[in-house]
Amino acid sequence: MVNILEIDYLVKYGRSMANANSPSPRSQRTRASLIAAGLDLLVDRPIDAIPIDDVVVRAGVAKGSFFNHFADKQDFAAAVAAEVREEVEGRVARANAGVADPVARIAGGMVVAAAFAEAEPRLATVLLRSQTPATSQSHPLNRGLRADIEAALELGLLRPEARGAGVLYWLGLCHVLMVNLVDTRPSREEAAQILSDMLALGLSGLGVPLHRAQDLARISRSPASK
Amino acid sequence: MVNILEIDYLVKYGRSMANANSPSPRSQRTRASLIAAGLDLLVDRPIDAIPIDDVVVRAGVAKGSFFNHFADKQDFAAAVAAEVREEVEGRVARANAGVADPVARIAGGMVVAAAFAEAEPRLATVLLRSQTPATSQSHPLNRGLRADIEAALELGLLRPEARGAGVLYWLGLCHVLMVNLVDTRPSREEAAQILSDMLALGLSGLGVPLHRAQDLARISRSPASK
DNA sequence: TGTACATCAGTGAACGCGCGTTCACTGATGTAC
DNA sequence: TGTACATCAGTGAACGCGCGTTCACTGATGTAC
Repeated sequence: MVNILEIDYLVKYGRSMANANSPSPRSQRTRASLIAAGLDLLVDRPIDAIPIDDVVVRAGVAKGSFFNHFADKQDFAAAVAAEVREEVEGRVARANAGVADPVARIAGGMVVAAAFAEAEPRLATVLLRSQTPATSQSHPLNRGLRADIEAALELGLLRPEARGAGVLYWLGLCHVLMVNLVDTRPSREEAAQILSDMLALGLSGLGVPLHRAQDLARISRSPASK
Repeated sequence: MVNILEIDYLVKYGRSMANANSPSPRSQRTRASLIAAGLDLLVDRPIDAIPIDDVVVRAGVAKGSFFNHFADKQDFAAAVAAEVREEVEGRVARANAGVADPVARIAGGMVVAAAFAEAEPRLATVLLRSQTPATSQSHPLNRGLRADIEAALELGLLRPEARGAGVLYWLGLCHVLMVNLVDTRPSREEAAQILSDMLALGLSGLGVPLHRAQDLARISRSPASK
């Protein structure tokens, strides 16, 4: 990857081209402040109802800085949403890191989604508000879901209809579950009950045998036992 | 309902009080034009991105008339969304008019939602864009759903977990199905296949026996047979 | 280590216009006698 | 049926300010020698 030109550049300027292109710490700090302010403000209002003045005041930077980092307000909103999406993706990946069974991985995605909605309702609100359609490829739960469903189908663990509609079905359930948890803010026990019921219904619909679905639903209620 | 005062009023002015309060035909026409313009424009942009000028030009009325009918832009957007919601509610009610079996009624709601998304993708887009949360009581499919699910539970037709999460589960599936149909605009055959698969997965999840779920899914593909 | 220079990001005042909202007036519709 | 009056909705010009965007300048950081 390091070619003659870059070596030359390294010698001359003491920085790799990658570093030369990467933002300075100061720049990173300003950007982070703006994103953090956006996360706060987007909880209560859609982006169009938020003046840039509010963002920069809360971020503690000058108005002009905003346009050093984002082309316009929409660009900014997209960056904030991407931030949350990446956070959720990371949590899903971590939760499923050592899990091989595709059905357990599918269930794990919903468990993480529910836990995120419960632990970070403000961030979850921003994610759900971001107009990224639930059905889209860029949905944070979608990344591995398609592969997991196909793997489970190969193993004969799901009913055949899941081949056509399984991904949509599961994303829809995770999405509506998050919306419900964020909107109603139930107690820890109530939330666990809703998740458990939703897992039982959802997995049964995919064709997972009742006892297995109920097992996974039960396990979801005591994450420590995982 | 007609009291002395109103009779007096009728004699005197030749109009019932209800009529006196109801808007004139001219007023209704103007309002309808504005709503129709809103339906057109809200397909492509959220309300905040639509200038009132655009609305009144398309409606062919003066700008001032807008504020004769709506308090502000948000009020207008709500009225437009309500319009679509009522349309969908009407279709669901009509489709389920003669159907007594609660499971068939539940399935019917999804069939209507899918048909609406397919036949009126523009209106469906407005409905799905309206920030009314899918989980809310005011969801057009929600009206009778809760009652149907409870009835089915009483008859022992659904698994017990549906008592806690059944409404949420079904609304989520209908919602994501509509989003998918509107976004991807599949062919008539593909749409029928997705609906059929989703019905099979969804009903199985509720605890409907496989053969019954597949029956209802099959029937959904030839509405004429209803 | 020190000095001069180059680059990059931050700053906030200023601009200007898009757009929501108001209002005095007009014309249409309805009512009284 | 005709005339005078009252009410109601429509009209569009005018207002004004909120807010996105620009830009000349400053200070900080990095590089060369």
